Amino acid sequence: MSSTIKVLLAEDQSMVREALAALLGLEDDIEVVAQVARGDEVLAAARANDVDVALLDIEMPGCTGIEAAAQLHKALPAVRLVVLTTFGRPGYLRSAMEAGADAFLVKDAPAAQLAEAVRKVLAGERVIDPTLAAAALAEGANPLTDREREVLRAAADGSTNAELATALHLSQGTVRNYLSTAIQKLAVRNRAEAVRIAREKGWL
Amino acid sequence: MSSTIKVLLAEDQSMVREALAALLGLEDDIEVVAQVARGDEVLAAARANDVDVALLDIEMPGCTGIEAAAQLHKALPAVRLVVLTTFGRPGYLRSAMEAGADAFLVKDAPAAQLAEAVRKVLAGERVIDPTLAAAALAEGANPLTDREREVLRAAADGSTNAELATALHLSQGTVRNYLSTAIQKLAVRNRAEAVRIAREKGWL
DNA sequence: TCCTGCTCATGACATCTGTCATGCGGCTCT
DNA sequence: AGAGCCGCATGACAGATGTCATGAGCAGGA
Repeated sequence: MSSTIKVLLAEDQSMVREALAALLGLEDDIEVVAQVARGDEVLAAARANDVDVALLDIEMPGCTGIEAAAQLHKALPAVRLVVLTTFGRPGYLRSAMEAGADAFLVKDAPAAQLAEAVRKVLAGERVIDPTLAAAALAEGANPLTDREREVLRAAADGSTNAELATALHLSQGTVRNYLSTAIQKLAVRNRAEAVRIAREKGWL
Repeated sequence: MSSTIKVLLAEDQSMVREALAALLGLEDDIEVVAQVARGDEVLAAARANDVDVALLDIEMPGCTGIEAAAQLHKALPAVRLVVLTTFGRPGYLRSAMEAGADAFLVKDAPAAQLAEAVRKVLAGERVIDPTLAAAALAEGANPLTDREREVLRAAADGSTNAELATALHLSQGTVRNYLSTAIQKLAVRNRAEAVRIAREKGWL
């Protein structure tokens, strides 16, 4: 009999994290050897525990699960990466794959898929929801430039042009130009809608 | 020895729901007898299963856990209600309590509190995070009128005044007036900030 | 080298938003 | 009955926002 699969679990909500650990604990061949609540603690915990698979939530303080995945992929390429998220945003899937993820799961998939994904990635397989993959491909890449994205992200909390200008060290006119082009690229009417759909697509 | 505590679990994300079920399943005295993924399925499931405690997530399709709590409280007052949420918004706590909840838990509390809360509410106790309770009291009640809230909610997706006016069967001027008073009550600069703040406080 | 795209800027313009004063009718509480 | 709040409306005004034309400097690719 082979030894158990060692899993690192990264998820900021304690209750969910421990519940997932309980779920995985029911499997004979899987052992959760480390749990962290922040993205920026993932790498150290992985190093300290010699893990086989890292299970990473995207929405975390410190840094996102996607950033953590990129770090892990670079520093410990042998560790398999399963990215887990609440939101099945195509842009997230794309970023996760670019960061070296082996599997991408949404939290409203059946729980059984979790343990299954852990086993599959260890066997060298990739696990991706086909619907989501199709959506990610159909939608194309993020059309926004770095600056446009930055300005849009900064505008998301309702800041005015003047505040954005000082915060980003730009002129007010430039801020308006960036927002205007972003609005046109996203085919919407105003910044609020632009923020909303950029978020939905995972482009923010 | 007394019989086990029968729990209904309502949470839309399958993976989280089943993980929580696994967690509760580890307790000898607790049994998850029903699981639902929608708010509007809660009442029927509770009726069908003679449950002792209902564990309700707030963010659910169909209807919110708070609305489901209100229905349960009215139809089956013997069922104890534990409201569970991702967001520790004071306004949520307030609404949950008004709906008859016995406990209010946030998902980033330790997992052990879940089973503990189930036992406590069955014993007639109330379980509320003191910090959150203080925040809810300090913040005061929702200052927005029904109409203001409705307009603000409709404005949240970036709709323009004209769209809001037709959608709500109001004149554009009236829409602007409601948004203006909401903006002033929330002490912010524009509708986007108003939406953000109202959301954070759980007033939307 | 030329072309293209990104960043940053300005000015002018039309439209949208937010504010304010004011008014009316309805409801509730005292 | 009167006071006070709410819902709804209008008109006028200032300021914010979105669009467009235009141009500079700087990179990278053909």
